[in-house]
Amino acid sequence: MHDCRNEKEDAAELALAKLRNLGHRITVQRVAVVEALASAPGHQSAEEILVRVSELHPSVGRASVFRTLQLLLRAGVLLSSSRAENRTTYFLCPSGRHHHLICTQCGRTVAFDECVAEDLEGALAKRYGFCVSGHQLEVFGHCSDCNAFDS
Amino acid sequence: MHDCRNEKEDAAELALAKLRNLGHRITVQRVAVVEALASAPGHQSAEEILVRVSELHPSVGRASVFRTLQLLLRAGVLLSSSRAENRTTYFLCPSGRHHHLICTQCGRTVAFDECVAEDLEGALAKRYGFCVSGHQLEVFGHCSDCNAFDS
DNA sequence: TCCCTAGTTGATACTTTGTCTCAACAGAAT
DNA sequence: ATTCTGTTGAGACAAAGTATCAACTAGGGA
Repeated sequence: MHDCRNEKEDAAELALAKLRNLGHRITVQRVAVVEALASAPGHQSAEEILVRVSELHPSVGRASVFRTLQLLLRAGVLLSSSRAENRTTYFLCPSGRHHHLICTQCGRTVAFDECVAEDLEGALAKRYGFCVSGHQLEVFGHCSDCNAFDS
Repeated sequence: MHDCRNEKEDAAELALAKLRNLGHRITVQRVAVVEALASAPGHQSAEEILVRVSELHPSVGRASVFRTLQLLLRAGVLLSSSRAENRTTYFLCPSGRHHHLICTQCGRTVAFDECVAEDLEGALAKRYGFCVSGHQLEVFGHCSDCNAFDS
Protein backbone atom coordinates (compact mmCIF):
# COMPACT_ATOMS: atom_id res chain seq x y z
CA MET A 1 0.00 0.00 0.00
CA HIS A 2 2.74 2.41 0.97
CA ASP A 3 6.44 2.63 0.23
CA CYS A 4 8.00 2.50 3.67
CA ARG A 5 11.30 4.04 2.70
CA ASN A 6 9.65 7.06 1.18
CA GLU A 7 7.39 7.37 4.19
CA LYS A 8 10.42 7.47 6.43
CA GLU A 9 12.20 10.03 4.33
CA ASP A 10 9.09 12.13 4.28
CA ALA A 11 8.79 11.85 8.02
CA ALA A 12 12.34 13.10 8.52
CA GLU A 13 11.87 15.98 6.10
CA LEU A 14 8.53 16.95 7.56
CA ALA A 15 9.95 16.86 11.07
CA LEU A 16 12.85 19.12 10.15
CA ALA A 17 10.55 21.45 8.23
CA LYS A 18 8.33 21.73 11.27
CA LEU A 19 11.30 22.68 13.47
CA ARG A 20 12.38 25.28 10.96
CA ASN A 21 8.87 26.70 10.77
CA LEU A 22 8.80 27.06 14.53
CA GLY A 23 11.95 29.18 14.32
CA HIS A 24 14.47 26.57 15.46
CA ARG A 25 17.80 26.17 13.74
CA ILE A 26 18.52 23.06 11.73
CA THR A 27 21.86 21.83 13.07
CA VAL A 28 23.84 18.73 12.22
CA GLN A 29 22.99 17.40 15.68
CA ARG A 30 19.26 17.77 15.11
CA VAL A 31 19.49 16.23 11.66
CA ALA A 32 21.39 13.31 13.15
CA VAL A 33 18.69 12.67 15.75
CA VAL A 34 15.90 12.90 13.20
CA GLU A 35 17.74 10.57 10.83
CA ALA A 36 18.36 8.14 13.65
CA LEU A 37 14.66 8.15 14.42
CA ALA A 38 13.78 7.68 10.76
CA SER A 39 16.42 5.03 10.14
CA ALA A 40 14.69 2.29 12.08
CA PRO A 41 11.20 0.89 11.71
CA GLY A 42 8.88 1.15 14.67
CA HIS A 43 9.55 2.42 18.15
CA GLN A 44 13.00 3.02 19.60
CA SER A 45 14.20 3.36 23.15
CA ALA A 46 16.42 6.18 24.33
CA GLU A 47 19.42 3.91 24.29
CA GLU A 48 18.82 2.74 20.73
CA ILE A 49 18.52 6.33 19.59
CA LEU A 50 21.73 7.30 21.39
CA VAL A 51 23.58 4.42 19.71
CA ARG A 52 22.26 5.26 16.26
CA VAL A 53 23.09 8.92 16.62
CA SER A 54 26.63 8.19 17.71
CA GLU A 55 27.03 5.90 14.71
CA LEU A 56 25.82 8.63 12.35
CA HIS A 57 27.67 11.44 14.05
CA PRO A 58 29.92 10.37 16.95
CA SER A 59 30.60 13.84 18.26
CA VAL A 60 26.97 14.58 19.10
CA GLY A 61 26.57 14.79 22.85
CA ARG A 62 24.10 12.94 24.95
CA ALA A 63 22.42 16.11 26.20
CA SER A 64 21.79 17.29 22.66
CA VAL A 65 20.03 14.06 21.80
CA PHE A 66 17.65 14.43 24.72
CA ARG A 67 17.20 18.13 24.01
CA THR A 68 16.27 17.33 20.44
CA LEU A 69 13.84 14.62 21.49
CA GLN A 70 12.15 17.10 23.80
CA LEU A 71 12.04 19.66 21.03
CA LEU A 72 10.46 17.18 18.63
CA LEU A 73 7.93 16.15 21.26
CA ARG A 74 6.93 19.77 21.82
CA ALA A 75 6.77 20.36 18.09
CA GLY A 76 4.26 17.52 17.85
CA VAL A 77 6.22 15.42 15.37
CA LEU A 78 7.45 12.82 17.86
CA LEU A 79 5.31 10.59 20.01
CA SER A 80 6.42 8.65 23.04
CA SER A 81 4.90 5.79 24.94
CA SER A 82 5.94 4.31 28.23
CA ARG A 83 3.84 1.21 27.66
CA ALA A 84 4.68 0.04 24.18
CA GLU A 85 7.42 -2.62 24.23
CA ASN A 86 7.50 -2.34 28.03
CA ARG A 87 9.86 0.63 28.06
CA THR A 88 9.73 4.26 27.01
CA THR A 89 9.89 4.43 23.26
CA TYR A 90 9.89 7.18 20.67
CA PHE A 91 8.27 7.25 17.27
CA LEU A 92 8.64 9.91 14.60
CA CYS A 93 5.15 10.76 13.41
CA PRO A 94 4.77 14.17 11.73
CA SER A 95 1.09 13.53 11.09
CA GLY A 96 0.62 13.70 14.84
CA ARG A 97 -1.68 10.71 14.76
CA HIS A 98 -0.54 7.36 15.95
CA HIS A 99 -2.42 4.37 17.21
CA HIS A 100 -1.33 1.21 18.93
CA LEU A 101 -2.70 -1.94 20.36
CA ILE A 102 -0.47 -2.88 23.28
CA CYS A 103 -0.33 -6.18 25.13
CA THR A 104 0.02 -5.33 28.81
CA GLN A 105 1.46 -8.76 29.49
CA CYS A 106 4.28 -9.18 26.99
CA GLY A 107 4.55 -5.65 25.58
CA ARG A 108 3.87 -6.74 22.01
CA THR A 109 2.67 -3.74 20.02
CA VAL A 110 0.62 -3.57 16.84
CA ALA A 111 0.02 -0.37 14.90
CA PHE A 112 -3.28 0.29 13.20
CA ASP A 113 -4.64 3.03 11.04
CA GLU A 114 -8.25 3.79 11.89
CA CYS A 115 -8.53 7.35 12.97
CA VAL A 116 -11.36 7.81 15.44
CA ALA A 117 -10.66 11.22 16.83
CA GLU A 118 -10.64 13.60 13.89
CA ASP A 119 -14.09 14.91 14.68
CA LEU A 120 -13.24 15.26 18.32
CA GLU A 121 -10.36 17.61 17.72
CA GLY A 122 -12.48 20.46 16.47
CA ALA A 123 -14.87 20.16 19.38
CA LEU A 124 -12.04 20.16 21.91
CA ALA A 125 -10.33 23.07 20.26
CA LYS A 126 -13.50 25.10 20.54
CA ARG A 127 -14.41 24.08 24.07
CA TYR A 128 -11.03 24.41 25.77
CA GLY A 129 -9.28 26.93 23.55
CA PHE A 130 -6.63 24.39 22.61
CA CYS A 131 -4.86 24.51 19.28
CA VAL A 132 -4.74 20.78 18.57
CA SER A 133 -1.66 19.44 16.81
CA GLY A 134 -2.22 15.71 17.04
CA HIS A 135 -3.24 12.78 19.13
CA GLN A 136 -2.15 9.38 20.30
CA LEU A 137 -4.45 6.48 21.01
CA GLU A 138 -3.29 3.42 22.89
CA VAL A 139 -5.54 0.43 23.31
CA PHE A 140 -4.56 -2.03 26.05
CA GLY A 141 -5.28 -5.69 26.40
CA HIS A 142 -3.85 -9.15 26.10
CA CYS A 143 -2.62 -10.48 22.79
CA SER A 144 -3.65 -13.88 21.52
CA ASP A 145 -0.49 -15.54 22.87
CA CYS A 146 -0.93 -14.13 26.36
CA ASN A 147 -4.65 -14.88 26.42
CA ALA A 148 -3.77 -18.55 26.30
CA PHE A 149 -2.30 -18.34 29.81
CA ASP A 150 -5.07 -16.29 31.37
CA SER A 151 -7.67 -17.68 33.71
CA MET B 1 -22.52 15.54 38.20
CA HIS B 2 -20.45 12.98 40.13
CA ASP B 3 -19.38 12.67 43.74
CA CYS B 4 -15.61 12.64 43.52
CA ARG B 5 -15.00 11.02 46.88
CA ASN B 6 -17.22 8.09 46.07
CA GLU B 7 -15.67 7.78 42.66
CA LYS B 8 -12.25 7.57 44.25
CA GLU B 9 -13.33 4.99 46.80
CA ASP B 10 -14.91 2.97 44.04
CA ALA B 11 -11.74 3.20 42.01
CA ALA B 12 -9.66 1.86 44.90
CA GLU B 13 -12.07 -0.98 45.59
CA LEU B 14 -12.38 -1.89 41.94
CA ALA B 15 -8.62 -1.87 41.54
CA LEU B 16 -8.10 -4.20 44.49
CA ALA B 17 -10.92 -6.45 43.35
CA LYS B 18 -9.30 -6.71 39.93
CA LEU B 19 -5.99 -7.74 41.48
CA ARG B 20 -7.74 -10.35 43.60
CA ASN B 21 -9.61 -11.69 40.59
CA LEU B 22 -6.35 -12.07 38.73
CA GLY B 23 -5.07 -14.26 41.57
CA HIS B 24 -2.82 -11.72 43.28
CA ARG B 25 -2.74 -11.39 47.05
CA ILE B 26 -4.10 -8.32 48.74
CA THR B 27 -1.33 -7.16 51.04
CA VAL B 28 -1.08 -4.08 53.22
CA GLN B 29 1.58 -2.76 50.84
CA ARG B 30 -0.69 -3.04 47.82
CA VAL B 31 -3.59 -1.50 49.68
CA ALA B 32 -1.33 1.38 50.70
CA VAL B 33 -0.30 2.04 47.10
CA VAL B 34 -3.87 1.93 45.83
CA GLU B 35 -5.03 4.23 48.62
CA ALA B 36 -2.20 6.61 47.88
CA LEU B 37 -3.28 6.69 44.24
CA ALA B 38 -6.91 7.22 45.21
CA SER B 39 -6.15 9.82 47.88
CA ALA B 40 -5.21 12.58 45.47
CA PRO B 41 -7.15 14.05 42.58
CA GLY B 42 -5.62 13.86 39.14
CA HIS B 43 -2.27 12.53 38.08
CA GLN B 44 0.62 11.83 40.44
CA SER B 45 4.32 11.40 39.80
CA ALA B 46 6.33 8.49 41.12
CA GLU B 47 7.78 10.67 43.84
CA GLU B 48 4.38 11.90 45.01
CA ILE B 49 3.15 8.33 45.23
CA LEU B 50 6.24 7.27 47.18
CA VAL B 51 5.69 10.11 49.67
CA ARG B 52 2.01 9.36 50.12
CA VAL B 53 2.63 5.67 50.61
CA SER B 54 5.29 6.31 53.23
CA GLU B 55 2.88 8.62 55.04
CA LEU B 56 0.18 5.97 55.05
CA HIS B 57 2.50 3.10 55.84
CA PRO B 58 6.14 4.07 56.46
CA SER B 59 7.54 0.57 56.37
CA VAL B 60 6.55 -0.07 52.76
CA GLY B 61 9.64 -0.30 50.60
CA ARG B 62 10.37 1.58 47.45
CA ALA B 63 10.62 -1.56 45.34
CA SER B 64 7.17 -2.70 46.46
CA VAL B 65 5.65 0.57 45.37
CA PHE B 66 7.09 0.23 41.88
CA ARG B 67 6.19 -3.45 41.77
CA THR B 68 2.60 -2.59 42.67
CA LEU B 69 2.45 0.18 40.07
CA GLN B 70 3.63 -2.29 37.44
CA LEU B 71 1.06 -4.83 38.60
CA LEU B 72 -1.74 -2.28 38.40
CA LEU B 73 -0.60 -1.20 34.94
CA ARG B 74 -0.64 -4.79 33.73
CA ALA B 75 -4.03 -5.35 35.34
CA GLY B 76 -5.37 -2.46 33.29
CA VAL B 77 -6.58 -0.37 36.23
CA LEU B 78 -3.75 2.17 36.18
CA LEU B 79 -2.81 4.45 33.32
CA SER B 80 0.44 6.31 32.90
CA SER B 81 1.49 9.18 30.73
CA SER B 82 4.95 10.56 30.15
CA ARG B 83 3.55 13.73 28.60
CA ALA B 84 0.91 14.97 30.99
CA GLU B 85 2.31 17.55 33.45
CA ASN B 86 5.69 17.20 31.71
CA ARG B 87 6.70 14.16 33.74
CA THR B 88 5.62 10.55 34.06
CA THR B 89 2.37 10.43 35.96
CA TYR B 90 0.03 7.71 37.11
CA PHE B 91 -3.74 7.72 37.29
CA LEU B 92 -5.99 5.08 38.84
CA CYS B 93 -8.70 4.35 36.30
CA PRO B 94 -10.44 0.98 36.67
CA SER B 95 -12.72 1.75 33.75
CA GLY B 96 -9.64 1.54 31.55
CA ARG B 97 -10.70 4.62 29.63
CA HIS B 98 -9.03 7.91 30.13
CA HIS B 99 -8.69 10.95 27.94
CA HIS B 100 -6.57 14.04 28.14
CA LEU B 101 -5.86 17.22 26.33
CA ILE B 102 -2.21 18.01 26.93
CA CYS B 103 -0.41 21.28 26.25
CA THR B 104 2.96 20.37 24.78
CA GLN B 105 4.32 23.73 25.81
CA CYS B 106 3.47 24.09 29.50
CA GLY B 107 2.29 20.59 30.33
CA ARG B 108 -1.15 21.74 31.44
CA THR B 109 -3.57 18.82 31.23
CA VAL B 110 -7.33 18.78 30.94
CA ALA B 111 -9.41 15.63 31.26
CA PHE B 112 -12.48 15.11 29.15
CA ASP B 113 -15.13 12.45 28.94
CA GLU B 114 -16.11 11.79 25.35
CA CYS B 115 -15.41 8.22 24.52
CA VAL B 116 -14.59 7.81 20.87
CA ALA B 117 -13.13 4.36 20.73
CA GLU B 118 -15.78 2.03 22.09
CA ASP B 119 -16.75 0.84 18.64
CA LEU B 120 -13.16 0.38 17.68
CA GLU B 121 -12.39 -2.04 20.47
CA GLY B 122 -14.60 -4.78 19.15
CA ALA B 123 -13.16 -4.48 15.67
CA LEU B 124 -9.58 -4.62 16.96
CA ALA B 125 -10.32 -7.56 19.21
CA LYS B 126 -11.64 -9.50 16.26
CA ARG B 127 -8.94 -8.50 13.79
CA TYR B 128 -5.85 -8.97 15.97
CA GLY B 129 -7.06 -11.51 18.52
CA PHE B 130 -6.56 -9.04 21.35
CA CYS B 131 -8.67 -9.15 24.47
CA VAL B 132 -9.10 -5.41 24.98
CA SER B 133 -9.16 -4.13 28.56
CA GLY B 134 -9.12 -0.39 28.00
CA HIS B 135 -7.65 2.53 26.16
CA GLN B 136 -6.01 5.88 26.62
CA LEU B 137 -6.38 8.82 24.29
CA GLU B 138 -4.07 11.81 24.51
CA VAL B 139 -4.67 14.87 22.38
CA PHE B 140 -1.73 17.24 22.01
CA GLY B 141 -1.66 20.91 21.27
CA HIS B 142 -1.15 24.34 22.73
CA CYS B 143 -3.44 25.69 25.43
CA SER B 144 -4.95 29.14 25.18
CA ASP B 145 -2.23 30.68 27.36
CA CYS B 146 0.60 29.23 25.30
CA ASN B 147 -1.09 30.09 22.01
CA ALA B 148 -0.67 33.74 22.90
CA PHE B 149 3.11 33.43 22.50
CA ASP B 150 3.13 31.45 19.28
CA SER B 151 3.98 32.88 15.94
C1' DT C 1 -5.90 -24.29 64.64
C1' DC C 2 -1.66 -25.16 62.62
C1' DC C 3 1.05 -25.93 58.66
C1' DC C 4 2.73 -25.45 54.14
C1' DT C 5 4.15 -23.17 50.19
C1' DA C 6 4.04 -20.08 46.56
C1' DG C 7 3.76 -15.36 46.33
C1' DT C 8 5.48 -11.21 48.32
C1' DT C 9 8.54 -8.11 50.73
C1' DG C 10 12.52 -4.66 52.25
C1' DA C 11 17.03 -3.25 51.71
C1' DT C 12 20.18 -1.91 48.78
C1' DA C 13 22.99 -1.75 44.84
C1' DC C 14 22.52 -0.89 40.26
C1' DT C 15 20.96 0.70 35.59
C1' DT C 16 18.51 3.62 32.71
C1' DT C 17 16.62 7.82 31.60
C1' DG C 18 16.55 12.46 31.62
C1' DT C 19 18.05 17.33 33.42
C1' DC C 20 21.12 21.14 34.65
C1' DT C 21 24.99 24.18 34.32
C1' DC C 22 28.18 26.77 31.97
C1' DA C 23 31.78 28.13 29.10
C1' DA C 24 32.53 27.72 24.24
C1' DC C 25 30.67 27.86 19.69
C1' DA C 26 27.85 28.97 15.44
C1' DG C 27 24.40 31.48 12.37
C1' DA C 28 22.16 35.28 10.94
C1' DA C 29 21.68 40.11 10.80
C1' DT C 30 23.86 44.16 11.02
C1' DA D 1 34.13 42.19 11.73
C1' DT D 2 30.68 42.59 15.55
C1' DT D 3 26.92 41.42 18.09
C1' DC D 4 23.22 38.86 19.67
C1' DT D 5 20.86 34.89 20.43
C1' DG D 6 20.30 30.01 20.00
C1' DT D 7 22.84 25.79 20.43
C1' DT D 8 26.38 22.58 21.94
C1' DG D 9 29.44 19.05 24.75
C1' DA D 10 31.01 17.52 28.97
C1' DG D 11 30.03 15.85 32.94
C1' DA D 12 27.80 16.13 37.39
C1' DC D 13 23.47 15.33 39.00
C1' DA D 14 18.63 13.70 39.81
C1' DA D 15 14.77 10.88 38.95
C1' DA D 16 12.80 6.66 37.72
C1' DG D 17 12.78 2.02 37.64
C1' DT D 18 14.97 -2.93 38.11
C1' DA D 19 17.50 -6.98 40.12
C1' DT D 20 18.86 -9.84 43.86
C1' DC D 21 18.02 -12.57 47.67
C1' DA D 22 17.15 -13.94 52.26
C1' DA D 23 13.23 -13.33 55.22
C1' DC D 24 8.41 -13.12 55.69
C1' DT D 25 3.24 -13.88 55.09
C1' DA D 26 -1.42 -14.65 53.05
C1' DG D 27 -4.48 -17.84 52.56
C1' DG D 28 -5.82 -22.54 51.25
C1' DG D 29 -5.78 -27.16 53.02
C1' DA D 30 -5.13 -30.81 56.82
